[in-house]
Parts: sequence; C-alpha cells; structure tokens
Amino acid sequence: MATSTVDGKALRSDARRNRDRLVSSAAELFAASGLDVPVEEITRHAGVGMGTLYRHFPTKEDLIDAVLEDAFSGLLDAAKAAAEAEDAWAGLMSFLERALAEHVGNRGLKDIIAMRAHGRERTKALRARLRPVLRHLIERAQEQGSLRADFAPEDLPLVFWTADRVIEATAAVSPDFWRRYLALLLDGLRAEAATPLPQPPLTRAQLARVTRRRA
Amino acid sequence: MATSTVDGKALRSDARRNRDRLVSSAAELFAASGLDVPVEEITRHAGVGMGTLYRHFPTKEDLIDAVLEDAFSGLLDAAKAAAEAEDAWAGLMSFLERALAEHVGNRGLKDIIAMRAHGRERTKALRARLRPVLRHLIERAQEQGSLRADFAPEDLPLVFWTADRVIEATAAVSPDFWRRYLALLLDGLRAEAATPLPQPPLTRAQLARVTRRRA
DNA sequence: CGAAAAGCGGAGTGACCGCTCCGCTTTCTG
DNA sequence: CAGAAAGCGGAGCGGTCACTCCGCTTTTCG
Repeated sequence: MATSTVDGKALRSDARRNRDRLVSSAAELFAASGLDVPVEEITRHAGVGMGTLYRHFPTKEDLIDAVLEDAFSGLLDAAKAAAEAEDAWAGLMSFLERALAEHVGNRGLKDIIAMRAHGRERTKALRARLRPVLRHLIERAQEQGSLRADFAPEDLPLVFWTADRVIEATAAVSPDFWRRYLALLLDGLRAEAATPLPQPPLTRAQLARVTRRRA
Repeated sequence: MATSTVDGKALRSDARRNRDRLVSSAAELFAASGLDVPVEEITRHAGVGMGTLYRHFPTKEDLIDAVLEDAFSGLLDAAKAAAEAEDAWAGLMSFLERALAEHVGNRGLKDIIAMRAHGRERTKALRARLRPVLRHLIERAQEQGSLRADFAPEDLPLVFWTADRVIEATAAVSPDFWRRYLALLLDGLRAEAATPLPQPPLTRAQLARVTRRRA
C-alpha cells in the first residue's frame, strides 16, 4: 500500500489513517463478498463516514482500482517466476495454478476478470507489463513442443474467464474442484492433443473491446 | 406454449390472451437482454398492466419458469437426436454445438445456466429426463474409446458453464468465437489426450447444491 | 339485457444503492 | 495557543426494481 500521495499534497495524519483503513477494509470485504458490497458497509467496517470515503475516492470504481492494484501486481510476480522455469509448459501450468488459487478466496478478483466494473488506468498499465512475459512463456512452450502451436496469447483470457466461472460455481461446495476443470482444459492445450481449430483467436483489438464492456 | 390451465379453472378469454402475450413478450425480452429486464418493460411490451402480470405469475421467477420451459425442452430434443448417432463422440459434439448455438442469441438461457434465479419444479423435471439420455451418450462414447474414461456425466455442466462464459464475453465482438473454445476443451476430452485428473468429479448431491445457490 | 364475477391498469410502497451536502471537529501552523 | 484550513460524519437525494392495492372495465351467463 503506497504511502505517497497521488498528487503532491501531503495528507493530514487523520486523513492518511482513514484512507488506509478504507483501503484495507475494502480489500477484505471485496475479497469476501465481491465488488458489490455496499459502500456503506465498507465505511462502517472502516469506522469512518461516507463523506470520508468519497473525498478520497471520487467514485466506488476508484476505490476498487486502489484495492485491486495490489492483488493484480501479485500476478505479475507469479508470471515472472513462471518465466524462469526450465520447462516452459510446467512454468505456464504453475502460473495458472497460482493465479487461480488466489481467485478461490477472492471474489473481488474474479469480479474484475469477469468484467464487472473496469477499465482503470493503473490496471491497464499492469496488464501491459504482464503481456510480454506471458507471450514469451507461450512461445517458449511452443518451441519446446509441449504447447499446441495454434494457441495464441490472446487465448489466455479464456482460461481465466472459464476457470473463474467454475470457481464461482463450485468453491462453496468443493474448493479444489477447479483443478479438475483446469486439468481437463490443459489436456486440450497439449501439442499432441491438437486438432484443427474452427475459429481464429481474437485479435488484440477485439480483446480490448471485450474488456471495455459493461451493462 | 401450452393451452391448458395449470389448475382446473378455465380462464376468461381476455385473461388467456393477456397471459399468452406476457409469456411471448417475456420470451423475446429475456432472449434479447437477459433475465433482469424490468418487469415493467415486459408488461409495456405486452400492452398490459402490472396487475395483470402479477395475477398470472405471483413472482417474476414464475414467469421466467414459464418462458424457459419451452427453450429448455428444445435441449431434450437435441440430446435425443444426438443419442441416435452411430459415432457417440460425434453425437456428443453435435449436441454441445447445437445447444450452445442456441445460447448465442438467448441471454436468458445463459443466465439460467449461470444460476441467476433458479430451482423451479418443471425445470427440474426436464433435467431429470435429460440426464439418462446424456449419461448413455457418454458411456457409449467411452466404450467406443473416443471419450476419456475419467469423464463423468457430472462434468458436463462444466462445458456449459464455461462455454456460456465465453459466449457472454465475446458474442458481441465475434459471435462464433465460442467454437474455438469448445474445440480446445473437446481436445482435452479425447481419450488420447487423457492425463490423470487431480480431483474427482462432483457428486450428484454436490451438483444439486451448486444449482440451488443464489446471492 | 343486466348483474355478479373475473379481470385489469398503473400509481404507489418499500428496499437498496451510489453519491452529495454541509454544519461540526480535528489537525496544523505561526 | 489560537485561528484557519483541512477533514469528517451521516442524513438525505435520486434512481431502480419487484411487487401490492383497489377503483374501474370486460366478460360471462341466466
């Protein structure tokens, strides 16, 4: 949780303290119940008033952004670790496993990836830093002959979208069940399993349009 | 759309006409915009008042149920057709393709399968009639050596949950993209692709608990 | 045809939610 | 330590939605 102020000005001590409380309360509640916890519940949990919340974060979206920046940046670390693996396939697998394991206890993360609320700047920046790492990992796995050649980096969101759906549905009943789904899907990503695919991958532009959508 | 009255009593002619209008308006709007179209919009589209809606369907859920019974029963037909295929794998594939193709234009169906609102009686009955057909199809495909042996009938919802997620995300941008995802997943379901799975399938009881959930 | 029964419409209710406004309190600064 | 600036709390606003209530209209049937 950064201590710096976004724009020059130093905050008064009580303000800083309240801001921190808000962010950590929000983190906790988002993780537990998803992004639509009422803002009022967040302020209550943080022991501050509504006014305080809205002075720090002009909109609920901004709060979400502040909270999930941390969580998202964890993903980047996982990706970097995976990129160093000798066996690229194993690296990719461990990246997916680690990332998804985090999703099990964090409804907020799933909500973001499921596109409920979106499109902030910092998140976009993190995504941009993540992309080349993963592309490299994918290319290496394909060169090593383990990952099917027609798998595109743009197909990766499929894994998260769908696995999150499974987690959402089954976590309460069997918290590790998503691993079965992932294994099934990964068997379809192996080079040996490859059968011609009926559709091209999404282009980056299409993918961007997908994430920029909302009800 | 059944013409019979649920409980003995015959409806007055205007009542029957209004009821039919409501159901078909709801069908249209649910398909186009999902299950959370406001009831007021449905009544307006049907040209009747709120009171009329709520006399026929004590709750929005009941209306949903009435509407989706039709759509759901189409699935049963698809399954029966698939069960007759010589090649069980091909049958299973065509069942999935046909069922999912319907979901592309019908947000209401996806919403139901995604568990938004649920648990009505008629729907449960239809599911019960569907189950043995699909189980038979799966068993045959396994005997023929095309479907991996550790795939359970209880794993089938995975396909729908996840494919619907993909459809939801991408239909507006590339309406046929889900076929790529399905192909990827199906490659993982082939017997040759099989790698040991880390988790057992859900039991029927667990599956029931999953579908009986709501926010 | 006429009256009772059945049905109808839609304004209104209550619950929820994100967000605003402003009189009061705390912190900072000289 | 005092005054000004910064921050604070929470009642209330405006919007949405499922659902209710009741005075009026249409159908039915002898």
